[in-house]
Amino acid sequence: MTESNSNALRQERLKKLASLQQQGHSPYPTKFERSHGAQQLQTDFENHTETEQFQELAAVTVCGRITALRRMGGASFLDLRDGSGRIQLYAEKDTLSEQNYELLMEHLDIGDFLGVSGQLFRTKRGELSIDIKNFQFLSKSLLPLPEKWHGLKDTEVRYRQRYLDLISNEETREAFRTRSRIVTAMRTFLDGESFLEVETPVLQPIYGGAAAKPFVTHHNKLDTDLYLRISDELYLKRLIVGGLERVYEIGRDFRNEGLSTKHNPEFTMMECYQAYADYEDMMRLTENMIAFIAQEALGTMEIEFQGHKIDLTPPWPRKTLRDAILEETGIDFLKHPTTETLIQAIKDARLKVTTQKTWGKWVDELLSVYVEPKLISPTFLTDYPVELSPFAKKHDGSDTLTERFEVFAAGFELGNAYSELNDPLDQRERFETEAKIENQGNGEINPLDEDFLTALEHGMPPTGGLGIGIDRLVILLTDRPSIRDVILFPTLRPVKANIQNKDSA
RNA sequence: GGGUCGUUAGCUCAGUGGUAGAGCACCUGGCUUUUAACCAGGGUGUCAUAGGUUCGAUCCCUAUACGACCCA
Repeated sequence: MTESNSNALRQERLKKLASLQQQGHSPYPTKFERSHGAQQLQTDFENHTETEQFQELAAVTVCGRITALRRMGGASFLDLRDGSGRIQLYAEKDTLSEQNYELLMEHLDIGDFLGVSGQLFRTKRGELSIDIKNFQFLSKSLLPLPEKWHGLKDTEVRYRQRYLDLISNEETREAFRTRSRIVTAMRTFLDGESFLEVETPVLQPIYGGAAAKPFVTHHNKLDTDLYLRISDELYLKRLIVGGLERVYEIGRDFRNEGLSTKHNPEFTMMECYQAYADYEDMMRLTENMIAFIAQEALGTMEIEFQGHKIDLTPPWPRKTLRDAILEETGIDFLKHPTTETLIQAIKDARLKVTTQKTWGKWVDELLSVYVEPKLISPTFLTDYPVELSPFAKKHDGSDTLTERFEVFAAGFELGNAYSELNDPLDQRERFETEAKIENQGNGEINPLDEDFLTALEHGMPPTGGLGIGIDRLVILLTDRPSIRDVILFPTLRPVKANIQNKDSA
């Protein structure tokens, strides 16, 4: 059996580890107290440029991962990175003593965690540095880091071993910091609008609230199958029934479908529901919220997405779905109320489409192929067909259209909202209609949820509801091409064989 | 599910039907203000996996695995 190179590199480090221990140094101590973060030092001493300015300062103590090492005989420079930033360390025989200098240099590898204390100074080239007086190994690394200049590019390794991506690529670190700021800003906004944050079940006896296939799991003691939720909708509405007038939830939904640059089987959704509001109110809420988030998380409402300049300043344009499809395809779906005439119109217009099974799916196809990709600037499309909107209230006097909108930006759907259907009898009919369509071989429907209907029968006030896909919002605001770039550990096919086998003799 | 592309050293990548290359990393030596440090020396590899064609395959063919992108 050939000893692999990675194993050879590892053996080299294991030797250093053993040698450290032999000399009475623990390579994995429990705790370390620091006086400063790296970025704090850079900021606090920005204006200290003269050597004398540092002389009265006490020693500073920092800790972090060593990311670069420049050895020059009796003195060496080290880059130390912590969670906040980078600081240069200077190790010198004269300060450390020859013995300690050798101890450090003989055992240190790039990737190790180190705690140091020493005197701040500026080098000839003007870089703030710490002249090390004392040091302690905080964690010895056994495997080498990716290359320092090109970083880690292999997409598969970046996703499977995200920690390496985070260590290597600043853009990755920044994208996830921005994601966190986005979610925080969203909470700040909703809290400011008096919404109550709640948590509802992920494990549900009946799934619903969206058109999607669920994941199924099993509870042993109850001996019953449960579904991972595909949306939060039906539980949040129960809370509206219960008198919580404004609620929201930010949580994971699960849809048992394909993966793409815009789809991950588990994804994060924000849903909010507001009593006595309608979909017009939710439109205003949406544009104000996302503009606020952009301002908080990015400091601007003017963003760039894959080369397109996008202005998020409200108000955003509104357009009916009918007009949008009419403009792009010349087809007025309201004039073709049956599947047959709609298909004929699509044929006459010689549109490139994929065959669909129902009238609503055909409308949806026209939307996704001809309209959606063109909606780069944020746009509300309103008034969707009933068939596509089983939980939305019908327009007054219309049997065809609902008070619903979807909001689009960057060529994809960001969110979805309705004036919520609160007529329990109508809701029951919608479930039953869906079941009939399912019998025609549709595929994804909301199974009838008797418990939810009971809640509606107790009375739900007029309510506006909104769902925003957080991952997609982050895609938009961080200018990333793929949802995998904004989910720390995106779903990948599991590896069957071991990637590495490190336990060979 | 279909198509295209990719998989070579720890990382980033070249390359060829005749026993494998660079830079970084690593190892040895030198160097007390460097910062992609530098100088001298060292290549550390199941060329994704399994078959096939061939005197000979990392390269050509087939299948498989994983990934990326496009289509469904």
